[in-house]
Amino acid sequence: MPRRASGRVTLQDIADRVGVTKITVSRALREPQRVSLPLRQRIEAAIAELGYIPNHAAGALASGRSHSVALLIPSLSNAVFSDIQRGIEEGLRAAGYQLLIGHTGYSILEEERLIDTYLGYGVDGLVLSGTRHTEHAERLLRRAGVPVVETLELTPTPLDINVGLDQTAAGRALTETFLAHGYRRVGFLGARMDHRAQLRMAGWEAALRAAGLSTESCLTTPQPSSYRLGGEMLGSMLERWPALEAVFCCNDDLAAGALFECQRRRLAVPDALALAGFNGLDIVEATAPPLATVVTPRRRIGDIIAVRLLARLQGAPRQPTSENLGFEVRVGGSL
Amino acid sequence: MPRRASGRVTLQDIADRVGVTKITVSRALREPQRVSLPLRQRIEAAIAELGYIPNHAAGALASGRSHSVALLIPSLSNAVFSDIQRGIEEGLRAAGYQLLIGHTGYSILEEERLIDTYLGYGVDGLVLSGTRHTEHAERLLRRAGVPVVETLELTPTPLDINVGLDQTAAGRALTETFLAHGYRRVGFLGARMDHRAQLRMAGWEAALRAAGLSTESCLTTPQPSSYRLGGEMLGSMLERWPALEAVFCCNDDLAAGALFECQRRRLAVPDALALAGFNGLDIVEATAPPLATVVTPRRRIGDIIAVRLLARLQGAPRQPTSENLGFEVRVGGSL
DNA sequence: AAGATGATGGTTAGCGGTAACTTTCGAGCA
DNA sequence: TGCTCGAAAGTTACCGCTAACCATCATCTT
Repeated sequence: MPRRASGRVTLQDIADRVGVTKITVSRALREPQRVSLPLRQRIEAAIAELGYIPNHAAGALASGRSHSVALLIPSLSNAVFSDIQRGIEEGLRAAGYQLLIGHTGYSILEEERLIDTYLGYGVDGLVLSGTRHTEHAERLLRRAGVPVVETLELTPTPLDINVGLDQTAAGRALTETFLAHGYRRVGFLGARMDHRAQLRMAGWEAALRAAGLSTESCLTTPQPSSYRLGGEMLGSMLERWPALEAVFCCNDDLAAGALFECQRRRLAVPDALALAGFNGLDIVEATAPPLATVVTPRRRIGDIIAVRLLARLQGAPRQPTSENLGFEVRVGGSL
Repeated sequence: MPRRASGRVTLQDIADRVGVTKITVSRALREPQRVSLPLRQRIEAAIAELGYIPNHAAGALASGRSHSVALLIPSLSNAVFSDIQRGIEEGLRAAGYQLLIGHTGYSILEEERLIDTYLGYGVDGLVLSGTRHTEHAERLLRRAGVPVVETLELTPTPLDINVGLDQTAAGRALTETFLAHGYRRVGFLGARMDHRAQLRMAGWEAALRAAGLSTESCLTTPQPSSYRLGGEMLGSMLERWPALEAVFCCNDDLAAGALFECQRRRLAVPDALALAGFNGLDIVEATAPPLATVVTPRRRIGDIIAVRLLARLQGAPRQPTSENLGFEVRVGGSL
């Protein structure tokens, strides 16, 4: 079978070089204490000399485990996910797992495709952003028998492990903070409008309704959020609702963009207009004034995910649970 | 062999259900036109009914190709990489390839580990950020026989495909633009100081030296860059070199942070201090004033990478080349 | 001294696919 | 009618590695 792309070095090549069988080499790599020290050293020397790269596809196929976990994130440019990723990665690395990343672009169809791909590679676990998936994806996940984490939002019906925070409650709490500061005409500015953005908006709406206030000043777009967009949309809002006193932006990027727009218009923040964002990214503390926001415990979410996942990988039984890590409203100087 | 984690559905199960052999099912999936239409439809029905997930590990093992490409990026929160990623992903997807992502955290050791992992999974190609790798990683790559892309920077000795821009020339061009605007005391502010940041700084230095000016006002740190850090470091610089007229920040984040610091200090930009960043991210157009920067053709880099990679994947011979996609200095309003 | 024991390494039989070759069979043609 | 030919499906062998079981041998026991 004339395949072998090139002279790829296999376990057998190492075994031949040392004069043992390949299972011994395999053991030397996976359970070193089961191979005598002198032999082990000769094997290690041969591996270094010949430049052996283990074929994980073959290993995963034979053993059914791959020592890797896939993380599917909606956006690479959104710093929210990088904090979570770091937590997960560091937790898993200590236990010898590799983290592989997939990019869904906020599409559950693309998510489904990646779930299929990574399950097909035999990953031992999967971390998904969000709790909404295609029907087919859910079927795949159930059938796969590997631990699955859904994160960021909470759901009453977790597939398996669910770690996040109540986005609606956070949106509501932030809005109530606006109200507590005396603002009455509080608008909502949202982009992308993925599920989490919708939940935050629902919180905004609920808080205003509960206070008997209007939820009219609401501007959203399916476009991805950006600083530029935050500025443009704020402009539209001010034109349409000139009496606006405050704007809840569904994330920090939009809020920063809105703040820059205010600076251009010489609109004092918060005296002429109050602003708030969501997530507590680095930028909110850097701007002048610092932006009000909801700080989400992203790093802790990542840490906890790693802990829960490792427990399952090490044999703990599946027991669907939802874990709420909370949030913190930070007033900053823009409110 | 009591393994089979669960009742995972295999090609054989589909074949049994339909009453054919598994190779026919395999063909129905990969080369549909080679299987008669009625049979194909029965196979497709069985696949849907039983919920078959192809095992890519097995396929990759048997065929030597995985129809996937790995992209290793230093940072998830840096928007630079998301543009490149999008270009690559869209280009590859059209040809039926999946893009898998690994996170190196700017560490070439971690990069080495990921190269090993992904090669072990049998990816058909690899895209690396940067041109510096561990010796062992380079050996792995050479031996693997798969196309490799090095991106962002240029190198006279590409491993294979190299697509990027001359970071030093860009740093120099931006600095010369400062000089053309009449600034003489031009400082450099750098964080992380990865290889690309060093190259940009070398460009800054070269431009100043060529003009017979001092390169003394230079502040760098190994810490990861952030808006906050940009502000803090600008503060230190102003304290240390009060006569500073302009600052070249090694990326847009730092520049934005520096701008915010100026706003806090009521230092007019550019009248009291000129600023510039690097990359041309969204934020530079959003701030007031817009920031000067070097716009890097990130999306185009991604697109070209996909094209070059696909050519190699479809059989074009390896022929190490370095492709310079250039850059554009944008003056904005901060200079 | 004979069997039990533990450490070390080997044998066998796949994991779930795919490449390459072979077989079968009906259509087209002289 | 006999033969070639191409489409459709099957056979065989193997990708590189590992689980489970087995063999060997020096060291202990009693």
